[in-house]
Amino acid sequence: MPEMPEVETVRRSLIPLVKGKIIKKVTLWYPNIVTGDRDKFVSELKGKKIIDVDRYAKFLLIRLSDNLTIVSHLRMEGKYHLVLSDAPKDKHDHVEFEFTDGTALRYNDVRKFGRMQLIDTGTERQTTGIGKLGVEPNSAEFTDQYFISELKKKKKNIKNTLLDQTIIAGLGNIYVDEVLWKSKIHPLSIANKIPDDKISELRKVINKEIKLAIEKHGTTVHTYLDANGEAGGFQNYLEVYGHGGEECPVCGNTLEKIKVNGRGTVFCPTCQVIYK
DNA sequence: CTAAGTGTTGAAAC
DNA sequence: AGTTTCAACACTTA
Repeated sequence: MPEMPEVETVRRSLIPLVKGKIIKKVTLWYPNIVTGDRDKFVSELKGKKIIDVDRYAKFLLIRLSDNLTIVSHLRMEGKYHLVLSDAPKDKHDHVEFEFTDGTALRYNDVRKFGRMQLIDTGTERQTTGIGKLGVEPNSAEFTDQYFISELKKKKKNIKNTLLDQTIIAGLGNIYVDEVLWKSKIHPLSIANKIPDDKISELRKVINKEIKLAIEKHGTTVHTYLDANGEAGGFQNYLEVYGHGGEECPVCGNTLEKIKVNGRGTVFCPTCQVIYK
């Protein structure tokens, strides 16, 4: 997936493609993508107009007329693309929103991990996933004070802690490896053993990284594309993710690749200090 | 053939 | 009871 910068890029690319369009028909080729009442999803959306597309963390919020919202999470490989409604179905197209103007928005997902759900606008907090989310990077709530007090409660490693969406919402595996390397913090450091000034530094690095990644339209490492089918540009700025076994850009020693809670993790054993 | 892959979740294990 | 870990989801590519 798309992490937060990629989802934001999808949101921005989606708006000009779908805003103002009216849904004529919804087709669920692979119904499991939709959670909740699937018959209602199909019947309620008919005739609704797309007002806007919002985002919270990695969730897209497609705003519709009559106070409805489609909550959509792309998980690992979900994508949207606009086609003419008579275009042949791709093997991995799973949901289609056909519009009255002859175009159709299709949700494509090779791994079928993505999920979408129809809710009443304003009830996002009661939705699985969104309900427990923490603060977003670059938001006014993401302060040193908040970050320090949250990390003090955690006895697990910092890598896993940063991936925990209930603390910071939006970071994923790529950006976590990058920000830990830039902050010179070893991924296996215990969260509550990291000094306050280091946490403060990490917070600044996270904000800067996310901001730059959004500017560069996200990272394409596997198959990620925005709604126009365009790749991101931030992969050219990645310093450690995907560079295991290569030289550390700072010290020249070999970057190591290990597994941390099941996730591939690249770090520099020389630059990154372990706090435990 | 095997392993790994941008994420989340619910259940199991502490 | 709160916290942490881990398998599962489904499929492709190296």
